[in-house]
Amino acid sequence: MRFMTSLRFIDAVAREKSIRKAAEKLAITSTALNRRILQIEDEIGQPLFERLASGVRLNTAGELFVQHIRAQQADLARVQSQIADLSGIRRGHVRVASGTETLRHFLPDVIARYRSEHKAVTFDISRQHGEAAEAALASLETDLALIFEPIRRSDFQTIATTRQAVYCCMAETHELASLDSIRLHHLLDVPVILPTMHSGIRQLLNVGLMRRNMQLATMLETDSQEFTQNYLRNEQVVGFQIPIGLPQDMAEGRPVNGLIARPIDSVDVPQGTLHIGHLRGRVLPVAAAKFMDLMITELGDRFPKDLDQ
Amino acid sequence: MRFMTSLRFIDAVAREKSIRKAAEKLAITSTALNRRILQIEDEIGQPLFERLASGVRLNTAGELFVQHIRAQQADLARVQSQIADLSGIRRGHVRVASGTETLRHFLPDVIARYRSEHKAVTFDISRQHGEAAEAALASLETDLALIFEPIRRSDFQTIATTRQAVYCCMAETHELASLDSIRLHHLLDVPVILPTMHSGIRQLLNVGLMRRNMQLATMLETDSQEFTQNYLRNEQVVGFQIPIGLPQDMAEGRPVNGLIARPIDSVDVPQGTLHIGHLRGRVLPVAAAKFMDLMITELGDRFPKDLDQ
DNA sequence: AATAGCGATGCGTTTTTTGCACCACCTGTT
DNA sequence: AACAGGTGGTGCAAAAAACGCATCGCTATT
Repeated sequence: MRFMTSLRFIDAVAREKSIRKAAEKLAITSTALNRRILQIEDEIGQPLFERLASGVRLNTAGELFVQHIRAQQADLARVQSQIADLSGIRRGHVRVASGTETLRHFLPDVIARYRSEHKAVTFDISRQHGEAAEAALASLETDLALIFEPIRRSDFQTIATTRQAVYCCMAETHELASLDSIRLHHLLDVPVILPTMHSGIRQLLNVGLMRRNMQLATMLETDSQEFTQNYLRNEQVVGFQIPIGLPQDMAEGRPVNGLIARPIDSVDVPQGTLHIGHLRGRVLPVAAAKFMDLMITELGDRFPKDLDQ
Repeated sequence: MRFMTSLRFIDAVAREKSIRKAAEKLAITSTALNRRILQIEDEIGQPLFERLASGVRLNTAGELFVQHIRAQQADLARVQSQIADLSGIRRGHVRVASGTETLRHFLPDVIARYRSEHKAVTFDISRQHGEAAEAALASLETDLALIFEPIRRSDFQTIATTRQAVYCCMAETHELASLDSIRLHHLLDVPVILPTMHSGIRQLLNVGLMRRNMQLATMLETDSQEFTQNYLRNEQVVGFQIPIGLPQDMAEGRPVNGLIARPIDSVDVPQGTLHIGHLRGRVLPVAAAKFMDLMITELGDRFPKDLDQ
């Protein structure tokens, strides 16, 4: 899109906070880029950047203008996607921000299913915890977000939710594996791997622990679900996960690859809510809107009684 | 704004439905314009116009794209206005659509008051009846609308309203001038000048007439309030107006330049509502938002007890 | 059949954009 | 205090893009 060039360039400079660095990324010389910016500033009638010794920084006017540019880019993407949809070929680009829970099984499955019908749609999956995902939506860096507890901003528009209990994961040889449902007191003195504070799972656990004034024997804290799942095979420790992050068999109580999952009694730890949504007031590109529909369908298939639309 | 050129051109062609005509208006050759359009269509990957023997016409994709262009232009105007506001100088352009009622006294007064403080703000006043004004808002051709009864579209967002009774205007020598309040039966066989069907005043009158199964002795129908007011001096006929369209003295029952106004009893003809508002969901340019504030203040001054915010 | 109006295209000219070399300036290090 | 390495800004010539003229092919009207 030729007519977007200058605007894209300004956006790039704002991100890089340096004309020369941005020029390198954009594969042009810094002088050409510099002059484009001077020209736009001239047309606006006011500078958009403060010039510092170490580079440039947006001033207030620049902040406003860059915000406009991003909104404009997002709307253009929507229109393009809608136009492409007219000709039958659905093309486009969908950007999803999500916590780690859905990255293992849910998103790969849904995307594969979507791509099997629409090869011309590409994806951008960024792993981000709730607060960052909401910020990414607001700055139009992403189209959709999947957030597991809690929603903080009022400009997040939830489209669908599903209730998810917290499960304990462990080797099937673990002493707690024989229980159907786990109470918090079972976990006393059992070594556990906890997700970091950013995680919704951790926050739900905290609620339960605070209520009972308990502490867990935390052997390790990590934001990697993958590490956790793999480590459980090596030592008799307990990790935590929600059903959407587990293979279907494990979520239903059967062992998979030597691991097994057991729900924590909701008397001890409340169930959490997984939210699917987007920025309030935004009209999504067709591809993103349809992908969201598919995610919701898939959620309904996996958790028929816990889906809310 | 250089980066808007191609988009502005497309908008112009869409309006003119002809490349050559648009080129003339834009003061370039048709070939340059033609090539810009071909280039954009090439970048979009699909034609935006249908080529007819008599010119061009937007296809579906074009409709979508032009809508995007207009939204983009409106948002750019807002950002520019906001940026200008940062530097203390309020500059900008305010576009108002309104029926004839407010064009005589209200809008001229308010604009003069506004311009006395902000000389850098320019105005565009388009006289349009309610339905057309709403359409102009929706297509982003205007920023604000003043509509006297009724509001038809759900995307019109009312910001303030004021109740207005319908008044009869006549020469002070007219036989009805001695009454304080006029009943519909007084108007039987009195020659009247009616506003056209588009007018809210006419529609309110119709409500009263239908209810009583009456007809007026319509000597003339016009959409020009100016003509009506001037004609009343020449013949013993009655015209209709709402207070906001009258000089303050006349609205308060005193004669002005040989003319006098008397309210119709609200038992016969219901009061109407004058709405000030904009397109739902739009963020207005600073200049327009502040102008709207001033209009509302002014309304409050003129009709203290009938203003609703 | 002739005509008038439309959008599209080839080509030479004009305008705009780009890249190179270099300047002035600031910052942190030697 | 001198210096090296970074920043944005500018003069000038080359490259690229946009433009205008002449002209084509097509269609609807006369």
